[in-house]
Amino acid sequence: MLNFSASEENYLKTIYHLQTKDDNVTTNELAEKLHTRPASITDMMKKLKSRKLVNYQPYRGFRLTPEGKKIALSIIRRHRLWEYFLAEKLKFNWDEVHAVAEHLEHISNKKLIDKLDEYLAFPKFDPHGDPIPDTNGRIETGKQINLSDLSINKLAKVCFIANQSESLLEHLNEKKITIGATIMVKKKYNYDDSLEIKLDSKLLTISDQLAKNIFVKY
Amino acid sequence: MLNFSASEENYLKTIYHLQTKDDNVTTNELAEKLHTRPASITDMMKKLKSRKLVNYQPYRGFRLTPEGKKIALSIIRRHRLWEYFLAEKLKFNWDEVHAVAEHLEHISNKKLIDKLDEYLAFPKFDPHGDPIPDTNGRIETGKQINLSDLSINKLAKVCFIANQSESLLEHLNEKKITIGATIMVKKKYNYDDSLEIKLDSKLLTISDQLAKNIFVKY
DNA sequence: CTATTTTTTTAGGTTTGTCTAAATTTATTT
DNA sequence: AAATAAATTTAGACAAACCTAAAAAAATAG
Repeated sequence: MLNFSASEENYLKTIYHLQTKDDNVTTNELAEKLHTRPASITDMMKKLKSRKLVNYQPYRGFRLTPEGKKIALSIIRRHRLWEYFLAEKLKFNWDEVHAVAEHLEHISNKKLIDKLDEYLAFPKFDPHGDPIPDTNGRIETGKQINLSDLSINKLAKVCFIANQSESLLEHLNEKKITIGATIMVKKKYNYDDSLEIKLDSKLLTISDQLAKNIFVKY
Repeated sequence: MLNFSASEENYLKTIYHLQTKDDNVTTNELAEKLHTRPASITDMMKKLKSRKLVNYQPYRGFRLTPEGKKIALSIIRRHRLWEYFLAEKLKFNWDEVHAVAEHLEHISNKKLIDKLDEYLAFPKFDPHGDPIPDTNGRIETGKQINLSDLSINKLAKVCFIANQSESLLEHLNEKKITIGATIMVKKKYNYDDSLEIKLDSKLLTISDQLAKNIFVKY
């Protein structure tokens, strides 16, 4: 795989985050995200087009080609693995990891990243709950969200537990809430934000404090 | 502390490695090390001089100012800590770590490096036996060398054991060879490269195989 | 459907870090 | 000490990635 500048990588990564199924990304949109000027975006789009990483038609916006998407996913993989490392191993706070990972993500050494992945025991989600693409760029679809943000009657699966303190894990154990369990919010109580949830066909009530530590994917 | 480009950092680091007590570094010398042209060196020296990081007189070579040395040491600290991490945690071979650390060293986030240092339990030497500067840029003088390379009758101190296998550690224990022990080579036998050493006033003979795993500093 | 506003592109300039080729300074020979 | 050789610097150019200001295209409004 060829090598890309940090700048090119930031463009690719940001286009990936901005593009949706049907809409192209616009020049102004990307300029704002990258804290740069529209003219710079046009310059770079010409370059990325010539490298066949974006489909770009003047005045018509742009989106990643399959090749561009592959590269974007590898950058996102690096970013999220480093975030996980910083939080899990170096004990950074979850809100500090992003800024540091912005730099680490541009070191493109496949062996480094795959060994890091292995060392971290192949984590599936970063500290923000975003899924980590695997070596082949495969990524879990659907963002991981907090259980307290899950809409009523939507089927979801427990995929991550934040702040893994002794007491929290013990509590989850008592309630039989485990990673991979199927879960559904049946009712939200406004008074104390507690939730009535259905867990493997059993109904139970959990506090907002507990819900805030449980992340799900649908 | 200000921020420097990867390029400036490479110049500073390389000057540090090239400069000796009495001799200035020359333009051609540095150009060769950096795989660049002499004209580029002159350009950069003007810039580093204006930032008060090197003392430079046209045609007379250059050396680091105290400030330049401080920065060089912080880059070397980052480099060696990452090397240690790669070898110790990610299980890279010792001959692979340098190339990867060349990239990692340019991420200048003090908190990152200090937390990494802590995570690694404040290692004193990198996988090549080179000393790692501490947060304040203090560095052990005298390079760590292999016991089998120590000249006869030179007083040295055991500072590192390579390949810490069960059987090796056990063997060292029997011979009472520990980190910090004072050691001196009294005789080298050409036949099998075994060594007669003086260890805390006791004389003993050790095999070349064992000596190769012991590193000392003088 | 023409006029105005917004978006995007073009044209030309800047900085960083590199280069080549020519000029200059220093070192070495004889 | 003059001639030659080697090292270094200067001058001018280039690519990357950004910028501003002006021009052009597309979208929106009356």
